[in-house]
Amino acid sequence: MDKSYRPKDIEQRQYRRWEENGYFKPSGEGDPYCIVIPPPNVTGTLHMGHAFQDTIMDALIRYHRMAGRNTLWQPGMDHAGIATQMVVERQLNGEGTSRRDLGREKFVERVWNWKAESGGQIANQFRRMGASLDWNRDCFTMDDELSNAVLEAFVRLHEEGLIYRGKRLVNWDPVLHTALSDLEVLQNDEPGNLWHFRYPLASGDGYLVVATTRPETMLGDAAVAVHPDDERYKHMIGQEIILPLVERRIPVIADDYVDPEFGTGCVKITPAHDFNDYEIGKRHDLPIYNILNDNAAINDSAPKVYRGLDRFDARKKIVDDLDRLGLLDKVEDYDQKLPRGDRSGAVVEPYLTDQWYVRIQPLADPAIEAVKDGRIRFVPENWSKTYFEWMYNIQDWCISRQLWWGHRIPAWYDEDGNIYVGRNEQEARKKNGIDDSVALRQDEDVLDTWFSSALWPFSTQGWPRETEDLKTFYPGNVLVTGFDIIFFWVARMIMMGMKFMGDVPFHEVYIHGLIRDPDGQKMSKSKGNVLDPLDLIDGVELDTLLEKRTTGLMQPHLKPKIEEATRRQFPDGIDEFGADALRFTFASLATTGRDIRFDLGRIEGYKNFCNKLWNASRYVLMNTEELSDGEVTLSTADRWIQSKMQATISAMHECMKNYRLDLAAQSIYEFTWHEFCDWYLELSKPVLQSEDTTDEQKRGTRRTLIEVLENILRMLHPLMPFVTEEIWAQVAPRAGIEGDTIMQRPYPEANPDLADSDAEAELDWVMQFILGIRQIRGEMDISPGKVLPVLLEQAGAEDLQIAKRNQLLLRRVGKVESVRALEAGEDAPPSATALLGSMRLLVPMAGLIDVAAEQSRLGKQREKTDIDLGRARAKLANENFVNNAPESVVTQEKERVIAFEQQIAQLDEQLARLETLT
RNA sequence: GGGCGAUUAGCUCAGGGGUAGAGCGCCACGUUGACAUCGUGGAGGUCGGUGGUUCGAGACCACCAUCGCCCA
Repeated sequence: MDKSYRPKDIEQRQYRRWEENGYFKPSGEGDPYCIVIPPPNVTGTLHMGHAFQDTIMDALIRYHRMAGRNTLWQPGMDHAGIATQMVVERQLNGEGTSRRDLGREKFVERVWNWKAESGGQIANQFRRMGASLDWNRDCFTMDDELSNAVLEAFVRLHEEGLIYRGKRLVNWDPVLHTALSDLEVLQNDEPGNLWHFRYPLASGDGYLVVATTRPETMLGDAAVAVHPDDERYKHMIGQEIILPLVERRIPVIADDYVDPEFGTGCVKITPAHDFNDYEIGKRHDLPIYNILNDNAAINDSAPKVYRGLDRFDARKKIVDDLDRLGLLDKVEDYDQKLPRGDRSGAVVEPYLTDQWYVRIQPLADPAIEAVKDGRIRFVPENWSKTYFEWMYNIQDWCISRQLWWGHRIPAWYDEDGNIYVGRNEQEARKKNGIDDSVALRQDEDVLDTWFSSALWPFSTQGWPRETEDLKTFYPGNVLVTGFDIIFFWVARMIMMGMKFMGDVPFHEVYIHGLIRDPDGQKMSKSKGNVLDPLDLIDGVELDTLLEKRTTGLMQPHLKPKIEEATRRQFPDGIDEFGADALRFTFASLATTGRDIRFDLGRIEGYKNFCNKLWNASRYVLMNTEELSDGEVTLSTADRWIQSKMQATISAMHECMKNYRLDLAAQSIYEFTWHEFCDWYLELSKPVLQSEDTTDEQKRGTRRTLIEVLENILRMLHPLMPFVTEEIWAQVAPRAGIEGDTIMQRPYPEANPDLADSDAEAELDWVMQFILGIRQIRGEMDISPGKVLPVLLEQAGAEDLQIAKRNQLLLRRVGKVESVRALEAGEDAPPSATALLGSMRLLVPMAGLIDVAAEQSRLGKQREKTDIDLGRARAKLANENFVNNAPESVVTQEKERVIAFEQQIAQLDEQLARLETLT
């Protein structure tokens, strides 16, 4: 083995081997365990969120695979309708052409070409992370098979009346020219104005003042509303107003919706361009005046002077015109919620169009029930509240999009606009008795990408065919995802799963946190604070990082700020940490919280952990070259490390079961570094290096070394697959294990027979002894190399036996020259002291020790112990405590008092002795 | 406005009624035959505030403060 750990040499080589050997395929044996990947966008590249999520899923998958389950991690991508169409359109624009020029068929062909060439980069990036996805089953939502599932779902829902076409207000993206679902619209607070306009009453008796953030919509006003109980306006209800500029007579109506406190208490009602106004319009049977076209410019129903103006230009002109007419009452500054499309960033318009909807309530009810009765469990539990919150207020889902890239809606129209739905045109005709002489034209629109994603858990397994895979891998076990798509995706999968499979799509939903930058900011390209997981794996120079973060900025003026922050956070660029360290870091950050700040210190520490493991393995391998069969004697240390390991194994299973990867990482780290490396390896050295130990003893230690290491590797494998595989290849043969890969070996199971409290107690004594001596050494500035004689004062028979049994360890690991008990009546020499139970360890000071220093050291110890003693005594003095606390707690407290008193007595005695020396 | 969450060591975070923890950073010492990507020792916290429940509260409850997220 090389002297130090170098991830670059290991990772890609191992991954290639795994993939070539088909190790990621389900074994076909054992209970099924299945996770479907949340399909990333075909346009996407790996970001920290993916890498984090991927680490969690791969850890679960590898763990269950090793635990003997028939394990499938289903890969795939979604076609990301809008995002992908935008990418290709941008390309076309660059070539001086456009989607329209090309025509639909050619355009779609072009998208497929793009996908073949540059789509799906992310799959290779997942490989770099070590993801054990079964690539043979790779899926894409636009594949024939999955498209067929979409078709089937649409037709069946339509047949049941759960899909309908309707003319309603939708969120219209005037740049992308498509409808959006509520979820694709982001509500941002942005500064704006509140304009107050005077609307003259038709009677000529003055005017009402209405306030609006969107003056241009006044062209479509159908009424002015006031609150029915508002004394100021009560007498005007039923009167009419002459709408300025348009010269239309519109009524003053009363509606509870109006907040009398807001603005003037009068609200203009524009049913065609506001969701609330639309509802009011329906209640009052108001006409709908649509004044916009697809581009959100003023259409021909408006007065001539405004026609063709963009909505924002029209706004200016309308305000000016009203001002000129003396109808502008005042203008205030006002922060408003502006709806923007999540892809285009354009201000979205409520717009009246024909769209397809899913009638959601009948689907939502069973989906709510499934979570309520525990068939699906959210982890952490709290997220179920978010789920319920949304599900109880769910609205019909607008599923049509005016795009070309996606699943085309299987509906056909005749010349009269009648609608025929079928799996294809023939079926649509047949079902409806339309013969070939009638011309039919297919709906131009495609379905929301999330419609196909909602079918993912079963469409990937062959639905609507009744396949073996479907039987085996549906329902899946757990869905791992971020809270941001509980609505978009999780809820919809549950609804569709219940509908088409009659069962939940998964039993648990593990919701993980959001990775933020070191300052706690959300990572985003526009903020220039993204970290590329591959840069953490491979390392990156500062200059490269700066360039990556500042090229193609939407807001170039941010460049200096981004450069400053980047230089501050990564003055030397980023080191190469390797995928294992990155994964271990993610695992350790996978706590129950919501936000995770990514801290370079953590990943650095875990790279060191990899190196530690690497070097400990070198030590073990170097010392087990002459591993022979034969009788074996196990030392206390051998039994101790085995005993500790059983506890660690149990903890790992517990943590994996509870999705506490952070605690799993902590447990195995602690065991590997602080128990195995810090203690056991050190304790093994005297045995292996001494001539006084027997072959049986040496053999026992060698066996234990290799066995424990081999177990550590398997325990760690789900978190750090590469380095464990690399080391295991050398360790396994020594441990007498055959196999091509660690990833197909069983996960360690705790053996209760190896729990050994005697060994633990005795080794604890040994460790306390060595620690005590080290403490004296450290604080008295005695060089670590200097061997020290130790005297035992007030040693019991048990102490003497343990000391004798372990004298080799005390001498070699504790660097102790000799251990001897004080004779009865023998005066103790001036010494530095450490306490071990009821016994005192004395290191004679002659020429070594600064008396004052020793006094202050013991003084500090005494002080601390005294505080503890005071606290414990106070507790016991409290009758209520003694009477009410459980007996075990009281007993424990009494024992503590005795121990503290003993320690203080020991310290006092020693302090008195030191006093005589001054 | 409705809902959810956070506040513990200098930093990043565990802990969930009975002795305050880890990693990183910091200080001191150390080129010991696995590892200086290391070892040994040490310093550092009235667990955001105020009340309450309890024999006992970082932990449970109420309110407050600050910060954040989701939905109107």
